[in-house]
Amino acid sequence: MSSKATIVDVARECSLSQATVARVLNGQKEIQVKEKTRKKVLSAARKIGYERNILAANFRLQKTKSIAISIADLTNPFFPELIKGVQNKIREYGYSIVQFNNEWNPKIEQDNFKYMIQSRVEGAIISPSHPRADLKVLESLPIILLTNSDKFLGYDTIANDSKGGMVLALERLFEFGHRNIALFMGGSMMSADSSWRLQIMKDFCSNRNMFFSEDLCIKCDMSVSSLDSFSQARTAMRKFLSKDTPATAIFASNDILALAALHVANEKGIKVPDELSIIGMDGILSGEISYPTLTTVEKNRLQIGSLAARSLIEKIEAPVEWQTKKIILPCKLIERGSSGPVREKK
Amino acid sequence: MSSKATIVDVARECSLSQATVARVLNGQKEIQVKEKTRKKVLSAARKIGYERNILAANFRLQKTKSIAISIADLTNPFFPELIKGVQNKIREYGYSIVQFNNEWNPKIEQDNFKYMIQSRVEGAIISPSHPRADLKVLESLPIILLTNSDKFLGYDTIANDSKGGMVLALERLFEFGHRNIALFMGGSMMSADSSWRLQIMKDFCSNRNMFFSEDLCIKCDMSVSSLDSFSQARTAMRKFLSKDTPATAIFASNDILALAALHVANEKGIKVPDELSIIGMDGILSGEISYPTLTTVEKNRLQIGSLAARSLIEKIEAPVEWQTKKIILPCKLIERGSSGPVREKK
DNA sequence: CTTGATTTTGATAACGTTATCATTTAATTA
DNA sequence: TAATTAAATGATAACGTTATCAAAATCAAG
Repeated sequence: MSSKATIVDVARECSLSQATVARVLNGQKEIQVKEKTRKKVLSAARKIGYERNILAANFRLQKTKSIAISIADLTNPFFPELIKGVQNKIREYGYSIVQFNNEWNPKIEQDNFKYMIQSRVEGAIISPSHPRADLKVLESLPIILLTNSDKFLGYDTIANDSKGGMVLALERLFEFGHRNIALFMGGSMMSADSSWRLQIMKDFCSNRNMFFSEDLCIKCDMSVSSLDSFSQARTAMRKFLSKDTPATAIFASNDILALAALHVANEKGIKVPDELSIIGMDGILSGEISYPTLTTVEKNRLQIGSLAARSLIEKIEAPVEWQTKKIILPCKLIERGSSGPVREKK
Repeated sequence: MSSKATIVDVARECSLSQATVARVLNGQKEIQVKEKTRKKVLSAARKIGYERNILAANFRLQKTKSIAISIADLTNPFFPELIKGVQNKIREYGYSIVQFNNEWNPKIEQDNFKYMIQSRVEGAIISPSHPRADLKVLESLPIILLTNSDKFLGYDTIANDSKGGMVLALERLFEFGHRNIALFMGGSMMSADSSWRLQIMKDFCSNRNMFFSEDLCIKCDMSVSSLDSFSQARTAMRKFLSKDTPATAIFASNDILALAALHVANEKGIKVPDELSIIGMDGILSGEISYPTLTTVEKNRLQIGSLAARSLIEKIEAPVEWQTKKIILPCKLIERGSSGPVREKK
């Protein structure tokens, strides 16, 4: 009964046409309404408790004033901050967010894409589940991709410079005197993603006459839940250590892996950073809390989210002659307790 | 053009009335349609690329097949898993989720509530920003509250038994021989929430002739971001330790606080658990990664989310004679590396 | 005052779906 | 086979908003 009052009721109440009432209550600008009638309408609306029926408006306009955000897994510490960045920015423009998870599953991702279209979101911010994610369904929708993969030609993308960030970490380890650096990577869905990491590692090593082999490469599946990933990563790390590696440092492609390595090191009595340096990537909260604290290549997720949101809104509201933009933000090396000079050989 | 084909077009295409077409394409059960016509409609629909206009359907039905979930802060590690639990369950029923954050701000929370009503969600799962959160606006909406506060009479609630969980931790510490246990609480918005913790602590101590005073109480504001909270908690912890406390153990009302305490202990060279036992509450990922790992009173957020979702759907779909339910799930003490027997006095 | 330009208001037609009822067709029984 | 009942389909009216155009009111200038 409270939400039953309609524009027609208001019109009857104040003896004006529903057109004028509509203009006052839901009209975009303050165009073409006399101040006197405006007040009349407003008070009548308040009196009978009119509330705009968004469903009717959405239907009429075939719009929802909302955007979609597609991520892999909300419990992955990487994503909540990202979403928050988007939310903060999007609020300024009066849009709301519909959030989709795909659990790294391309099938679910596709279903989500279809549902986005059906539910008439006006745009989408998408973190592709993998580098070959199929975006055909979304061709008519303004989208911003959160990736630095070069597979997405012609799409607007925003991402941190992971490659540069990785080099930043490797260089620092090199400075510290490390000459046997292991690479810890999360695989499965991200497999295509892993190849460039390996390439960078190889390039980096060959440029500096450093040794690198597949033996210095730790791989583990990234699971749907961070907790499972952490557990799997620890297993991989234990296996790696059991082989009596020459590695004095580990670069991990994300903080979960790095923290797993750190955890196993602590467990085995390996002193970090004295005996083993570890650098992660992302800058999640757990890395600030671990012992020792984790040196990491930080990605500013709040900023990424915020920028993505702004770009998307701009694209939505000025879609004519839109220039495809590829924004790459630098990573920042945050040196904490898990990295240091290579130990002297006794 | 792809999304332009309507039910009328399909009807024309297959020379049937739009009523029958509607029955085939969007009708609830498989009632009252002949197999032959069904196929005819389906193939015609496929041929001209019909896609249901959800906006029109929502408008017609004045429903959205979606529920709202209201939380404080997505970057607080407590919430993502909760949401995931809800999502997993809700998917089974074909509902989707609209998520709202209030940053612990009752004003924003109220705005969110209003927006929920306007956007015609069919129900809501709400984690109240504080124990006196105003739910009047939502009176016509089926809701489930995620709280164990006794302030919410007549509402359906689901929560872990925080009180019982706290006692679980205190009892374990008592068993370990601790007689001076400090209480680490997050304040500000949650202030009213803190009072029962203090009360339980006092009761527990007086029942066992243990010493307790306000000096054994560490308070700190919980900020909007976990990272800030962590930082503020460390400051509070440092201040606490500077006063040369008799405490041999700390119970923290959440893991962020506990991990902050742990961090400061490590920083000051205080050995955990030998010199100081720490038990937290929640069971967040960081607690599995910290060194030493954090003993904690776990709340099963996935389960809470899942149960809340199921209850809500039941309430939505069978609203007649609904019995108010208050579900309290036991907490589980997970003993890890940060708790142990009180050290012998030298 | 009258005319013309301009602002403000009113009448009405969509938008695409679902729901209600009437109508036709098929199935069942006498 | 006719009469009765059940099943399947058709015609049409909403739902509440926004947009379009026409009508009325106001204003400016001659």
